[in-house]
Formats: sequence, C-alpha cells, structure tokens
Amino acid sequence: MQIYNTLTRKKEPFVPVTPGKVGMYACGITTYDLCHIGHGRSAVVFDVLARYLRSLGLEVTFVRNFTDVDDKIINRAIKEGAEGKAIAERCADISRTYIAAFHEDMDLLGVQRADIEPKATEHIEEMIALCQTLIGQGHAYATPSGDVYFKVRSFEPYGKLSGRSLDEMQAGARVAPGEEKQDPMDFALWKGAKPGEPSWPSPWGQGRPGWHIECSAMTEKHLSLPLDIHGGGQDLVFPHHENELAQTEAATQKGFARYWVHNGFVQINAEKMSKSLGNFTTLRDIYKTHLPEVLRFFLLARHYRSPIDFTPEAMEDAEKNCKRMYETLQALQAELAKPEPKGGTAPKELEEEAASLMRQWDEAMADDLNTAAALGYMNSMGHLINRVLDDKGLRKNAGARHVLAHMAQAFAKASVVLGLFSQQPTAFLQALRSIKAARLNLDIAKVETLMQERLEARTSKDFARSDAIRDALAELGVAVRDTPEGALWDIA
RNA sequence: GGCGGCAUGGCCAAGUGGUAAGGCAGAGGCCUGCAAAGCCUUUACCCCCAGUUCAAAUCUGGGUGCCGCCUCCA
Repeated sequence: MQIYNTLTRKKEPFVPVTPGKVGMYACGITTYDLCHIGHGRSAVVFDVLARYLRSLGLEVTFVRNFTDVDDKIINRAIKEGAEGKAIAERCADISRTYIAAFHEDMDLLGVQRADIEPKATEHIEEMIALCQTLIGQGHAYATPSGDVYFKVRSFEPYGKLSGRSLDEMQAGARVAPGEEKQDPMDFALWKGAKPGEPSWPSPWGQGRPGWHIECSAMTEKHLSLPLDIHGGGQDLVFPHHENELAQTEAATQKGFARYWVHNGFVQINAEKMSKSLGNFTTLRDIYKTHLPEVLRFFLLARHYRSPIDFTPEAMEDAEKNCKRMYETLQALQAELAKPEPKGGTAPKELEEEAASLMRQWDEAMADDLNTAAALGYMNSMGHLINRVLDDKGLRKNAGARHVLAHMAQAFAKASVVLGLFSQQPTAFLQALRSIKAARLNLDIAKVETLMQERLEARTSKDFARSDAIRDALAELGVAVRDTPEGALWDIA
C-alpha cells in the first residue's frame, strides 16, 4: 500500500522494516476526561489501519498508550477537591475511571483493543533511564529545582517532522522562556513535583515525567526501533511528536519511526473541536441519539487526513446510508438462505462488474487508506446486489446466485476491515428503529395498535380507512411499508 | 509575524495530467389497491486570473476565501 508520511510530506509505498511484520504506535489519550468525537476519529483511523494491514497478511503489533500522569489530571484532582497527599490518590482514581470509560466508548465504536496498552506510570524507571542517557550525552540537563530539560539545540535535525526551524519558531512572539531553561525552546523531560502530586524518586529528587518522554520510553520498550508507523492526531505533530523524535533519536542513535501518520480534525462549524475551545461533543452524548456504528460510518466516509465537520445533517446522511446498506444485506441474506436455483450461467457483465468493484475497493484502501472511496464502492456493490435481487430471471439463475454469494463474501471481508456492517442486519435495523423512536418520543404501543387496525382494514379491502390510518402514522413520524411478508413500520 | 493545508453539483464527499465515484435531497418511469422500499433514467463549464502541455479539477505563478500548527489539545 501507499501511505502519506508527514515526515516527507508525500505518499510513499509502505515497506515494513521486517518483512511481514509491522510495529505500530499511536498516541492515546490523557486520562482526565471523557472521550469526544475527535478522540473517536483518531481511534477509528488507527483501528482501520491495523485491521487493513492485518488483512494484507501482515503481523501487526499495535501499541496505544494511556497518559496517566499529567498536569491535566492533577488539575482535575484538585478541582475535585483533593488536597495534599490525597492528590496522588485522586489522580490514580481519575485515570482508572477514564481508562474504563475509554474502553467502554471505543468498544461501542467498534475499535479493537490495541495489542499492548501501556500506561506512563508503569514506565517510570525507563523514563528516568532515558533522561540519564540524554544527560550523559549532553542532550539534556538538570536544573537546581529538579527539572530535566532536553537541549533542543543539541539535536541538529530538530524540527524535521513539523517542518520548521528553531530560528523560525523563536521569531514567533509566543514562546515564553522558562525560568531555568537554557533556551526557550527546550522542553521538560522530567519535572520536580510539588507536595502531594504524584511523584517518584529520581536522581533529581521527587518528580514526575514530562509529557513527551513517556512515548519514547514505551515505544522502545514494547516495539523495536525504528517503528514502522507512528501516529496520532494532527495536533500532535508539534510539539509532541517532534519532541519524542528528538529524544529517541538523540538517545538511541536509531531512527524513531519510518512512517508518521496523522489524522485530521473533527470540526464544529468549520472550527477544530477541542477541549480548550469547549466546543466538543463526547462520544457518550452522541450515543444517546445515534448508534455508534453510524458515527463510525460518518468518520470513515471522509478521508482520514481531511478535516470533517460534525453536523446533525451529516449524521443523518450517515444514518440513512447505514440503513440502506443493512437493508440490502438483509435482503441478500434472505435470498441466499433459499434453495439454490438449478441451471443457468451468470451474465458476463455481472461477474465483471462485481470483480471490478472489489478490485477498486482494494485499490482505494491501498491508496493511503481511502475509506471514503472504499465505502463508495461498497455502495455500488450494494446497488449491484439489489439489481440482481430485483431481477426475477437472475434469481432463478444458478450462475447469478454464485456471483451473489461471492459478493456477499467480499462484502463481509470489506466490512471486517472497516469495522462496519458486521452486525446481523435485523439487529442493526431494530436498534436503529428503537433509537429513532426514542428521539421522537414515540409511543410504540400506539403504533402497534394502529398497525393492527390497518391490517384489519386492508384485509377487508377498506383502503380508505387503511390509508387514513397510514396518514395518522405518518403524523407520528412512522412510515409503513407493505411487503409480501406483511406490513412493516419504520421511522420515516 | 512564521510554517502548512483546503476550496469539486442544492448539501456531504472521492478523484493529483486524458475531459468528473458514491451518499443525501430533487425530477421522470417501473413496481404497488394507493404508497413505501428497491430498480431504471436524470441534474457539474471542478473559487477567480494568467501560464505550462496535444491534453489540467489535477502541474506552475498570482489573487480571493476558509482552516490548522507555532501554547495543553486526537
């Protein structure tokens, strides 16, 4: 496959360091709050990347960390009323809570667990060792108050990932020199702790790790360098990833990561969704009104590097799309459950079109993980399936049946890679109807009663009454659909 | 101020040199007691200007607009 590499700013053929194996690391969350849609997007993107690479037969080791020691967690603990010694304990509770919430929310989104999910606090020793190495090499220095800083000027390529030079950055007015920093761009590897904060003994006194050092320690411990893939949200490029890169490459003399993959932002009103802007929506809030799979579809219906605007309309589109797809799958399964027709060969074009769509799906995914295009081809596959299903002649054709079965298989395989359309169609459609009914505050018993009355009217060919009832249902937001198996209702 | 990205039909969105996937919405038809769903048909001078080329949405330069990073942030 080809993948866009932030480091080189272009798409490159993906070649793992060790043939057949992939080491992949994605930056996870800081564990101080519920996940919002932006976290969901990042998790889904790397989930699909891992699934896709596996589908190519590669053996993927995927590591996604939890940052469970950080200023934000401490601030949260203090905000929750923790004081003195209780702060550290409170921090641990907060981390536990939000790691559990992360798993719960991401499981619903269909995000598979990473193979290894390390926590920063479990790698303090490694981080201290890394700091010592860097100090020994002259890449870092300790200050009298017990901080350790990375000496940015000592690492010549600093800025290569984010594409900026130190001089340019210093020209910007927003860099405030730290009291003890030798250079304003130097960043903390280790911070002396204030009383009560989570802290660990170190050669520089009680302290705690800086933000970037954990990833350097954990990647080195759990994967071999250079990593094949390192990723995260676009906002991590600078300073987080730039700093990780500097630490690791300075300390190990090895390349840190070969392919840097960054996903674009989720936006609200064309502005980045972020904690600091306060314009975020948590995954849980979405789940109150929308099925998680619909959100996943929404996220994958755009290219992972593009910004995507989260709007009610877009979610509605995604919902309709998922519904259509599942309805097609439902009809397909029903057809395939029937006895096989005897005789007949499939029209050549049918086979060719099916094969061509599958090929295009592969090509789309292989081209920088273009899930949006891939979903387009799946839509087309759905149409093709419906076309066969709609054609009485083809339904009696054994050849066409084989093509159908083949398409069902290919569709299922594609579904697994995207983590979509893998539920039982009936289960999805029922869940969808329920959540829509809840949105409308619909009285389902009343709907069922009306449906029963309409059935009676229709049985006695009282179409005027039947239509009147249908109108009444429409008032409630309910659409009725007569099928050979009886009348069905759904939320319009 | 520095660096970077984006601009495709009513809306969303693929497409990086050979004349525009897909979805939603709309129109007509088939099907239906009537509908719905599904199927068929149908809707694009690709932000503007200039240039390179036999050929540009796609490359180059300029312009306009929007966004991101430079500070914690997926």
